[in-house]
Amino acid sequence: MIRELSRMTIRRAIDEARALLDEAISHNYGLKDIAYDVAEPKEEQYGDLYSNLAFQLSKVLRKSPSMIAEEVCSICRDIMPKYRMIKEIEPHRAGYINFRLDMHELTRITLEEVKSKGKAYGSIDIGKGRRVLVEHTSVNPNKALHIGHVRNLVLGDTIYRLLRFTNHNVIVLNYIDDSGLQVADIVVGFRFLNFPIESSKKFDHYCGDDVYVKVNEMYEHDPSLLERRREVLKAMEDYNSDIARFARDITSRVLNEQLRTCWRLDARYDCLNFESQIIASRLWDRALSLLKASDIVRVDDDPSSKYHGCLVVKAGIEGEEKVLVRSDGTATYIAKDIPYAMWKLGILEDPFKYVRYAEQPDGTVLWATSLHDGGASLHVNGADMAITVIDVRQSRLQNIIMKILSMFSNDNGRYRHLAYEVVALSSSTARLFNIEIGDRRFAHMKGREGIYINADDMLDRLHSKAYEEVKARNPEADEQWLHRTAESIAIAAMRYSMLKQDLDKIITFDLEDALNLQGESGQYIQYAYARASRILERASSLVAVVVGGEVDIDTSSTHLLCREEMALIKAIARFDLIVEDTAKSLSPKTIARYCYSLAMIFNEFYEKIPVLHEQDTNLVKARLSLVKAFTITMSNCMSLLGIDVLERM
RNA sequence: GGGCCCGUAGCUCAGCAUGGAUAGAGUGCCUGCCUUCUAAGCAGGUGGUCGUGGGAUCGAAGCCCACCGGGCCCGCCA
Repeated sequence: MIRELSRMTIRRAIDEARALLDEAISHNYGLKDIAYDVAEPKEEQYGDLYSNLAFQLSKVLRKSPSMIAEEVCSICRDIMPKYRMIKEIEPHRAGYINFRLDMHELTRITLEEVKSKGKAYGSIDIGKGRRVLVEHTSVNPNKALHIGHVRNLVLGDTIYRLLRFTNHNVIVLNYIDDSGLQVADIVVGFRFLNFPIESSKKFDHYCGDDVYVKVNEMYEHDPSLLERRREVLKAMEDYNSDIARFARDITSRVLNEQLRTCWRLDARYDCLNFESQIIASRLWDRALSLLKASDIVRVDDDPSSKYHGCLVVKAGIEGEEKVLVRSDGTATYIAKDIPYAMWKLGILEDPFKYVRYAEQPDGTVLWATSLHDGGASLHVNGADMAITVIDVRQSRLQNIIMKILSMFSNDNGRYRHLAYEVVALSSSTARLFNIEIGDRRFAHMKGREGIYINADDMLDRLHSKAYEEVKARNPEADEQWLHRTAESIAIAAMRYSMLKQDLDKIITFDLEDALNLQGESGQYIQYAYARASRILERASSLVAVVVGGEVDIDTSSTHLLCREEMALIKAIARFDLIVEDTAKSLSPKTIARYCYSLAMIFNEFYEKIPVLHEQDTNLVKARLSLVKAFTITMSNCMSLLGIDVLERM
């Protein structure tokens, strides 16, 4: 899809302001290529845009910023008329140059842009169609997702939505470690400790909450069980062994339950990559021969070295080495990640065929790798960029992988680790698990000890809370609608709480806080949208202002000059700048917080400005146009966050 | 011991990349606002030596250095 850069927004005004300033300083001081900013000020008293140009010039011109600001402004006033969007320019004694925009013009071009682009409003062509692989979720298939995994999934899925919106060709992968230690743990439970296979619980919950936790407890009392685990792990390496088949059977049952949770959270994937198949495909052997041909790995032949007989890689940090192949010839954990990463970037040829694994709720097919000849040949790997979403504790290993890949790919930075901090429990929530944490502010979750909040459980709690609230407001509504709405609210609450925070901050999860449906949250965003929808819905019956039953944007509706109206127009008009910023920084909180602020600005408008109760019919039409433009922008933004729009709640 | 990250209001966090105007939200607590488009809302009040000290700068929450407090990583585990 070809999209042109969306320009008819506040971006246009910024461009004009820059052109005006450039012309002025070139004309008056003969200066070019001065670095300065034009942006929106944080307070409205300083106008619609400001520039720090005078501060930057003061170093060059050796004059005070406020003097320069005055000079620049007076020159600008002479050449201003040809810049249509700039209405006033004014120096501030602090040294800023402040602009007032022609709000009629900004309103007109913004409404035109929203109307003509519709669902694509805010989309800009950053990706130029480049292929990007995004890997996220990748939960060991021996347990259910907890809220920590949810942060991973929500971040990855939002990155996917954002990149797709900015014209990247995105493929989403979910890596299934079906041959690792954690799977071996539950196999030990089933095969040697007589845990029943069937349970009344959801199977992933049963494996994680009961089998996995209890087996780990038993290791402490009976260390000989660790020997059993080693045997299981070894047996699973043989793809056709009885244990390997059994493990695949168990893990696929867990995986299917996990996927239900993922889909419930509105995530989707293009392909499942099974670790057992990466090993069985002999991708590792090919990676190994590539590595051996380079000089970053070597076999340690010093008998006095602790790594004697191992294949080691220089890990980047001075003197630090990492074992890839043990002296007994087996590959380590990190070694398994290298061929996979090489496969992603197309450094290794694709050994896989692909089979349809499932049809997903959004109607797309979920594929899975296959080693059988019967599968389809698809173009999955070989991307321009590969983004791997894994928490920050894996940074060191991810850096090693990146360093190794840079040896085989001339274009650095194609492999990107999207690191994020973990989710921890607040002190009061930790107390619910009887954890003593003294005066510390949070406690880490621990899978093996059963200390975590399951994603499904949390969503269920949010669902019931939301159900009560929706039911109270819509006593006559039918059950199906009530539950559907409550579910949307639960997902919105969950997703927003995982997105709003900076990637490198631990999320301190507090159960009580999470269930409080007030303030900065997903449902606040949905509520603003629902309020706007109700205005449009009621308007459609007002024949005097709406023709054809549906509100349309009237781009001549430019007489909106109340403070709350202008604030809303400007908020709508800055959407594409936020999209660009977020896509470039891969930091979803930026767009999440924008969405919240857009909702907040609408709520202020809603409280103070009558739309349907306004007497002046022209004003009603104009405000309806604005409300309509808001719902389109909001809907586009919410869909990037994976938050459902609700017409009523 | 080495590396990475965090420290801003009682609590949870924006702002820091690219220094600049009176440091902002949410929550908590207090006070108002539903005969008017949904009060899951809005308005107001309360609340901050921006961890500490130094440095460069006309100017620092932001940049540099040191220190203090907290978290994570550093295995022939995964």
